[in-house]
Amino acid sequence: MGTAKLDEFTVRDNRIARYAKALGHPARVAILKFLITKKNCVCGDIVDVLPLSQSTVSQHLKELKEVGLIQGEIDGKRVCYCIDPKEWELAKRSIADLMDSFVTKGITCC
Amino acid sequence: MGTAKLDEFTVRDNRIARYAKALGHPARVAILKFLITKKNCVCGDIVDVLPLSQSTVSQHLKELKEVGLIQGEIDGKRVCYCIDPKEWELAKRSIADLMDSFVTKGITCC
DNA sequence: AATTATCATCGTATATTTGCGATATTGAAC
DNA sequence: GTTCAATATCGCAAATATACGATGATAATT
Repeated sequence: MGTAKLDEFTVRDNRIARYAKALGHPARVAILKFLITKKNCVCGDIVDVLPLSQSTVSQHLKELKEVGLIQGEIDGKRVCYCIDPKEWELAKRSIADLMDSFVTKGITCC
Repeated sequence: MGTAKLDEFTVRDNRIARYAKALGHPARVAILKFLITKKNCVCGDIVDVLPLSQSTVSQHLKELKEVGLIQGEIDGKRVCYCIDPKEWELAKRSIADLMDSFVTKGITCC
């Protein structure tokens, strides 16, 4: 128990869920927003902006990297993060497909 | 510890995170998809479709109801669930705003 | 070579999520 | 009123997530 039964669902549903989960914490949302506004991909400046410790931020960055939404390149002693355009596009479309598939027909419920 | 520091982030970022978190499990994605395709808002049929027990499905429904994405109306001994159009629209726009705010400028990283 | 700066990882504590069976609850059917 | 069917809720166990300080690794600086 305690383990999500991921195998039992479709690849598509899992993909949506995986991306959504990555967006499911305000710190990660803030990190992504920051990476978007700063054209040049900054690194540890993220730590300065967030109300979290360096290790916690690093943890969030790791998660974002694992789902593929961001990339991290080593640049000297710094690490340079940025959005991964392809993966971002895929995430965007996966979630948008779901959200757009609902259209109101005036009927609220039952 | 172990508690997310939600107060430290903006209302907007928290809103995005809250909606995204609700979509962050394939079972909930599947439930939402099911509610979208079935125009008439079915109830316990959801249990038959998912590979989860009744109590677990009920739990997921509760979470979706708590973020507001779905409504549940009691209809006799059954309960009738459906998408909440207004909240859905808000969620859709909140997430889309974030996702659309990134535009590639050809530059991959650094 | 020693020091410093930047970042990742480890270990740990706590909280939350996921899942299920068992047990309410409530309306329908008899 | 008793039984049945549909849901919700409770209580539990296991897995994950969140957060932080301490430590490790590595490159730049001195």
